[in-house]
Amino acid sequence: MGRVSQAQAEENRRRVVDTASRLFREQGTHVSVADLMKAAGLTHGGFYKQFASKEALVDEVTAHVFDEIARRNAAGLDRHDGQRDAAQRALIDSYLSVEHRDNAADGCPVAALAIDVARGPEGREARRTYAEGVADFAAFLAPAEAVAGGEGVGGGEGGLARLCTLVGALVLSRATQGSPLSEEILAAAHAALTEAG
Amino acid sequence: MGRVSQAQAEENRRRVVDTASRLFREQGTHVSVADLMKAAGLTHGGFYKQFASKEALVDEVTAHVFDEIARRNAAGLDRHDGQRDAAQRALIDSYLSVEHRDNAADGCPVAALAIDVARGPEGREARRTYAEGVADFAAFLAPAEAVAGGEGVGGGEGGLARLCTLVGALVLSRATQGSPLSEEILAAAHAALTEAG
DNA sequence: TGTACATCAGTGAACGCGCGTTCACTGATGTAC
DNA sequence: TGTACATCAGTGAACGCGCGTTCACTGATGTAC
Repeated sequence: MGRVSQAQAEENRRRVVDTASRLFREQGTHVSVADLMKAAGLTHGGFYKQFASKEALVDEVTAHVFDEIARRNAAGLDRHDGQRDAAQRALIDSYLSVEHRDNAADGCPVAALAIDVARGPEGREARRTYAEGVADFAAFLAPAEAVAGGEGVGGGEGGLARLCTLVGALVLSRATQGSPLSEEILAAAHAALTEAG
Repeated sequence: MGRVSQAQAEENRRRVVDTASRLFREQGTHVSVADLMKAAGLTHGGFYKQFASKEALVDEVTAHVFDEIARRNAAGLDRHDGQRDAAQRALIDSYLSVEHRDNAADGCPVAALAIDVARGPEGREARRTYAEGVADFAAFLAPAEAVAGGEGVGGGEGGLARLCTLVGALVLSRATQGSPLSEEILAAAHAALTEAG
């Protein structure tokens, strides 16, 4: 194929990162370099012209995907004119939807990458990125009282507890897919999070 | 080593299943046959004298580990003289403890195996076993009102929502281990589950 | 602006390694007499 | 109860395969004049 323009090379690199960010969420970070590059429309040999190692890619993709979710949450707040309750309610509705369950590739990285991150070594950069993402997400979910009261890290207990319910429901509904339980789990978590607020 | 007595062979088989039930929860079902057999004090070649394939072992271990948790929950109920509230409270306390977070090998299979099950194919036997285990666990967690009211599958909405919070908290606290967030997550979920009941 | 050449993104074969699985072999166990 | 032999749980080398990574090669791009 010969050399490619700098602009083309940058675009190819971006496409690899985007593809990885989808595949890692869908299938886990154990997706092979060869499969990843093929999905991005390239051959596996070129990977190391762009990335130092697969581990480096995992770290970069983790950061990339958490940036994306932070932007999405901020956009959600804007769309509801900065009204926390409405933005939170919209998030909960879409988070606990069958569409989200069935589209891990586009979905929440907190749920999709939890196990891969937990099984990686503790010093890993992806771990720090992940923990920050969890704190940001919990802050976004914090109940109005807690925000007014000025609670500490991660939106205080309320935000963290809500996050646990959301993530637990998504993970369990995916693991029970094919059983009626899967939809019941989503409905139960939705009711719990919207009834008492 | 030569042939081994039938009793010894049965004990060896049991030890492989027990070892796998710990290693799979700790590291996932991708633990290699060689590592597993070594951990059980045997060599890898003998594996296929006892199991048809690694997939068959995963299915058997999944069933084994869910049997164990069901027995443990039943024993918990007995220990509290059949008093649901006390037994549930004891379970929540231990489920959301740092010890449980740090000992996945002995811990809840619903949390530990969720991703491995979700990534396996839908027809898999381990999936059905898993879904049954989730329903049983949710039934055990069902709030007293729901039990009195005679709600349906899996202890109704209350039990399922509580299960989501427990599992989400454990998974997230493991993924954020090393950050102060990890303990805050356990505390937040504990508060949410014991305050409102 | 046009030519000559060095650069380097991407290719595809190859590397060592660990995976699940197979197999010839061992020798104590279990059985038949 | 004692002997002769078939069985088969466990061993360890080997299989094909896919992994992450390396490398000689290609040829259009970017640069120097």
